[in-house]
Amino acid sequence: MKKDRQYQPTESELEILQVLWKKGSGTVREVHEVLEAQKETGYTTTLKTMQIMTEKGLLSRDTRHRTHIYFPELSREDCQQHFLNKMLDGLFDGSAGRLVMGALDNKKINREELDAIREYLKQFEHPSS
Amino acid sequence: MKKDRQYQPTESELEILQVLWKKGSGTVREVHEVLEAQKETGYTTTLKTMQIMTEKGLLSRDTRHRTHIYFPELSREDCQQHFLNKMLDGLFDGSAGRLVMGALDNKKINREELDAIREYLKQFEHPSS
DNA sequence: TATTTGCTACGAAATGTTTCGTATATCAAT
DNA sequence: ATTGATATACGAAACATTTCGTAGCAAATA
Repeated sequence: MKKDRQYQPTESELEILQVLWKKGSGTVREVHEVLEAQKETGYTTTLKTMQIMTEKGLLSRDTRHRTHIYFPELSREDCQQHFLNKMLDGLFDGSAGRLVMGALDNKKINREELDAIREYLKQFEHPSS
Repeated sequence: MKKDRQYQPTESELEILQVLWKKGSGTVREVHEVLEAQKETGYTTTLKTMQIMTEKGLLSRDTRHRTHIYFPELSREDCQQHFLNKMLDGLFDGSAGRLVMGALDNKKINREELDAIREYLKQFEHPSS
C-alpha cells in the first residue's frame, strides 16, 4: 500500500545504485572503482554522494567496521517501475502499448528476446473465456 | 546522421513540450493555462522557461506579433527514443526485452493494445530465411 | 489622453545536484 | 613512536534548474 513513497534517485545516484544492484553491497572504494572506469570522478565525490543517499534512505550501511558497507534500499525493480511510470505519464500518454512499441523500435532485439516477449505476452491472454 | 545532438529536456521543460506537442504550437498564455490546471505555478515562470528553451533550441518562435507563438523543435518521437535509451542503458542492462516486459507488467494493458503489440511484433520476423 | 491590461525581457533569489578540499581518525608497517 | 595509506565527515564552491519580482512596452479601453 505504501510503495511509491520512496525518493527518486538522481542521475549520479542511479550510477551508484547500479553498481550496488549488481554486487548486492559494497564499500565506497569498490563502488568508486567501477565509476572511475566509466568516467572521471574523485573518490570523495562518490563518498559524499553515498552519504547523502544514505540520509535520503536510498542506501543503508553497516558502520561496525572502519570501512562501511553499503546496501541499496531501493530495489532495481521498484526503480524501473518508477521511471517507466514517469515515462508513461510524461511521454506516452499513459499508453503502455505505445511505450512497448517504442521500445521495440529502439534497439535491435534478437530472436531470443523476441521469443521471450511473445511467451511473456501469453500470460495476458483472457484466462477464462 | 546527426539526430541525437539535441539537448535533453529537464522535467519542467518536458511539461511544456507535452502541451505544445498536443497543440502543435501555442502562446505562453495558452501553455501556462494548461500547466496552471496541473500545478501551482506563476505566469512568468512559464514564460522564462519557454524563453530558455528557445535559447537551447528546444523551441522556436514566431515573434512577428506582440504575442509570440512557440513551436516544439524536438519531436515527441525523438524525445521518447532519447529517454528510452537512457532507461535502457541505465536501468535495464541494455536489454530492450526486459524493458518491454517491465512495461507490460507496469500498467493494465487492454486487449486492443495487446493485439496491436502482437501485430507489431510480426514485423520483426526473420524477413529473409 | 490617461488608465488599465497583457505581453516580453531580464536579473537574481531559491532550490537542487555535483564536485572537491581539508580535517581528523584508524590501521599497518617501519 | 613515527610515518604513510586509507577511511569518514563535512563545509562550501561550482553548476544547473526553477521560481518570481520588476521594468518597460504595446494594445485596448475609458
